[in-house]
Amino acid sequence: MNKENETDVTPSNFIREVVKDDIASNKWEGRVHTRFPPEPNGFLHIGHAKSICLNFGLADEFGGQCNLRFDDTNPTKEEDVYVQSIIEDVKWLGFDWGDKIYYTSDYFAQLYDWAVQLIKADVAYVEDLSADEIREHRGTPTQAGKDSPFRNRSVEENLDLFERMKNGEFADGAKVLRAKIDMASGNLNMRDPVLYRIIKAHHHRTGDTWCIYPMYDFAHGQSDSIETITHSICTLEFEDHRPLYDWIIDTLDVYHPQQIEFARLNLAYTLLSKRKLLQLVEEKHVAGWDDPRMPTISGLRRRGYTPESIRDFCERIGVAKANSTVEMALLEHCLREDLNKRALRLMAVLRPLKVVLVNYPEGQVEELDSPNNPEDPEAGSRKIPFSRELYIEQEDFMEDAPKKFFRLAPGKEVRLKSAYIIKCEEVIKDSSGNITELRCTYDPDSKSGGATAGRKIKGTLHWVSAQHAKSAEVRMYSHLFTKENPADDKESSDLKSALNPESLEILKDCKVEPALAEAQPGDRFQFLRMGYFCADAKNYLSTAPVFNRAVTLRDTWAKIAKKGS
RNA sequence: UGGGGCGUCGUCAAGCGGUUAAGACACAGGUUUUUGAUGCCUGCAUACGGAGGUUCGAAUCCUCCCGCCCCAGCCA
Repeated sequence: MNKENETDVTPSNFIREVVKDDIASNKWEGRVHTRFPPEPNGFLHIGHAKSICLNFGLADEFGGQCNLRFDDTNPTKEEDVYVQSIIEDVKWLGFDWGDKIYYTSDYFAQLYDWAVQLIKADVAYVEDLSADEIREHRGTPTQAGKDSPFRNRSVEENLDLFERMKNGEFADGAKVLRAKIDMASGNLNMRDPVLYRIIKAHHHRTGDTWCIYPMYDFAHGQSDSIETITHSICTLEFEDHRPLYDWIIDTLDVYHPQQIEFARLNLAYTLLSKRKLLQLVEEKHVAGWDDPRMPTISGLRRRGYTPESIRDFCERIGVAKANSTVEMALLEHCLREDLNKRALRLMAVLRPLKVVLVNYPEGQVEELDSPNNPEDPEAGSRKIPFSRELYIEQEDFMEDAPKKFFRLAPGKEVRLKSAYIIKCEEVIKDSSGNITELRCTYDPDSKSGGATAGRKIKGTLHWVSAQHAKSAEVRMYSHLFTKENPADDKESSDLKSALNPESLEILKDCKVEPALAEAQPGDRFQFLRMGYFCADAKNYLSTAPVFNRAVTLRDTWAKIAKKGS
């Protein structure tokens, strides 16, 4: 590859190539029209974000349009709370669907008419067999199925029966409408698939208007057709449904979108299945769909993820047809990279250890200047109070420190960020030998920013003035599961066994600098040397601040320490 | 013994008959640093599931084999 071509660094993917080719060949008169079609039966997760970024991204990139469409064909599982959460999440991710939201339920009348059309063409029939009997007749992957005894009802009888189904004359499950295709097909989806079933349930939008509802397979392709979608992008498991959609659309002789399948996202150490996430919520293994440990959009948002970082992640993972599992490290990297540029640095001591500066005047308070973000000069600086009694992090002191530990230890010196160099003179312990306090001296000549501050000290610690500090609760999150692929556990429904008992550690007595009591819920910060944190959107109060750890900082010392032990 | 897919570095993933087989994350080393952070530099697939074949030339084409995933909901 030569220099001129190196400017094109955006990784492409096969779907983008298809779209480009179609534009070049004028296949759709240059149009690009995609759609994101979630079922409102749960909250969106990072896997949906991949699809959202793909569909909306393609439309944006090629000047097209992407519809947000709710695939609401099953009233027993769908709820309005889910549609609201989905709308919020897609919007938060930064995408725009124009002024109209689409619903498959808006097409129920048209879908019904199309079913009638198929009956009239003698390629659909009303089935009286029970669900079990239908299954028995279906055969197996290696054995052809058997025709239903009701397969050859007359068009007139089918028309009559189907209308009576619609009118509510039959009980749930008593009859279904089936397509008449091929009971011997190698593709199970073509063995006379069910098109309509009777469900006398309240629909979140159509209420009690209908007592028959189209199956997904009889709604999805036509919905795309109605909306003149050009590229119907979906996941791999629908690949063998494509012949059925093609059959329906061609039999109906309507606009025929092009379906393209890609591999859904898998993320290590978590689950990306709405069914299983619902189970986590219902069994109370997490605090809700938006628990910061959840891989849901709302969980990630509450955890402190930015829309930008999620979009970046979706761009980086690529789009292909090979099943794969992406490492959590990539997602975390995307967040760190984003927040490194924008998050204000503040100091928070999570596990406080008191330090008394014996040679610092009692009652004296200095206002020291500290940069808000070394990556962004525009962010300016702030004043932080310094006094005789401070808190430092417990893990920043070791009584018997190894040579490579360049933090505080008896007789050793360390720099306090934006303040002075201090030296540990004495370790105070309680009767059971726990370290309760450190007596230190400070070097008045080492004041940060001063003329004589140049003395080099290997370690720099974050700290907070005891009398000025605010107390806060900090929730330390890590991955929800101990297994890289918790779904591997065959059909065993006990997600419990794979759960990480340490996915949440609550720190109640953290000491944070005063400015952190004036945050807004949802604000994100870097707690110097500790990681990126987010003021909890639900529980944060300035009188009782609560922060969530979004992601740790890279920690080279932790690696060294681990190697050494 | 059915149908549909997929196999390129630890993890993703470009590659579309002629490339020293991109890039990112991870990892390792060095360097800057009042965050052991960030930044910067360096290293990291003689090799593309395997075996044959076509070709002057194959990760890319053909054949066979192996492995993995999906499909038997009146779920989507």
